[in-house]
Amino acid sequence: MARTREFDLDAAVNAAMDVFRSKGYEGTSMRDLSEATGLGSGSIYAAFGSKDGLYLAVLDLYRQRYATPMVDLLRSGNDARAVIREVFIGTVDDITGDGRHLSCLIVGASMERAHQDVRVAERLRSTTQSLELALYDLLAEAQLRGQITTDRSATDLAGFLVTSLQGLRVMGAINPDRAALTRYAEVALTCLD
Amino acid sequence: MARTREFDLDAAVNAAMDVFRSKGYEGTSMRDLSEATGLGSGSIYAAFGSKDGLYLAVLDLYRQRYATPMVDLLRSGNDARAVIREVFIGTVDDITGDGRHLSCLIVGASMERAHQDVRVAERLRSTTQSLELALYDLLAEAQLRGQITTDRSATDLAGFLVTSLQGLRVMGAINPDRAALTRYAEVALTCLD
DNA sequence: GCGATACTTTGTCGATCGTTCCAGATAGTG
DNA sequence: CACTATCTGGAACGATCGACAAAGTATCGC
Repeated sequence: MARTREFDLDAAVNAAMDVFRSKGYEGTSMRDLSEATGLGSGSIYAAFGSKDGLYLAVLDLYRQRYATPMVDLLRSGNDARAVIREVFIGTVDDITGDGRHLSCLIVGASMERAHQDVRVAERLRSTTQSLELALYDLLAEAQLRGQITTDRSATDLAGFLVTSLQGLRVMGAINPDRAALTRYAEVALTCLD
Repeated sequence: MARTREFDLDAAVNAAMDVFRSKGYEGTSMRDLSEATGLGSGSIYAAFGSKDGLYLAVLDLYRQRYATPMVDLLRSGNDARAVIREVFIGTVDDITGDGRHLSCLIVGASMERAHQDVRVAERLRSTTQSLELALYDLLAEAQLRGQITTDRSATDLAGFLVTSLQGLRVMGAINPDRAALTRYAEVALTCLD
């Protein structure tokens, strides 16, 4: 063995995430990433291989940070309507939370990177799919219990809800009006009636 | 007077639009734009001033090309539900239309440019606002006629519908499944019931 | 304490970035 | 037909890009 790594990998990925979220992939330079992480470019390349490698690591952390808790919440066994409302409110909070204009990495990656990098596209599909699946399971059971409409299949409802969440991200980037976004979310939830 | 401009300005902006839609703003180089438009960089700078200038021209053309017809359709005086469904179907068609992976310039600009360039942000707000307004007028009258629900205000319904359209764009970029997107759109329309 | 190992830093690479400038080409004016 | 004003394409600018190699430094087993 020999010298151990001095910096915290997760902390570096975290710092890089903020930069990518505010500047996008192409808009972020290695210099930006060096400054944000406090690492020399050599260390970054040793740890992640390339700018793409770091971006993928950031994307994975983002998924773990935001998508996984959301899925866990949906699978917590609580009331379907309440849980889904909580997810929507949480998303609106996240959008309008700080004034740092950190856009959603998922939506940003969808627009900027999905068509350029198949590994990004895979991760995006996997993320939305796991979210849709968690919603599906929750909605299907709620339908059996007669708690929500059966006019539409649980599959369609789940896909629609994810679509609405993505839409809120976009609208929030254009006009981060918390009250308005909350009302739009409420309308979306009426589709369960 | 002297020599007249030889190339078609609109055609150049059109060609540039395809590049920006597939590569994003930062991902597009002046070299890309030169090749796509067939113009030397000197001509581009003479006509548009800068890369930003060309991007703004592209954004304006995109608004004129897609947003304006949509507003016109909404104001055509036809049945509200039918017209709105037509807008949604048209959007899904646009997303899944060709295999060239041309993402929505509005959504792309929202993610990549809105926070960097206030002129872009202004245009985005103006575009969504005019769309929301057209929807509002249509919905408010439909409410008076008892054609759609009055449980939610026309304002909220209009904002929600625009949100859904943006969401469809994002979902389409991740997974351009026409049938699925159509079903999600149908669910969104049930909010009018 | 020593050698071996692996991480960090620094400087630099060729390529490419957005932009500018210039020489040549072209069309209108007298 | 010459003159001139404007447009055109491409060369060239400094700056910055992502990537890398080499040198320096700190930690481990022994």
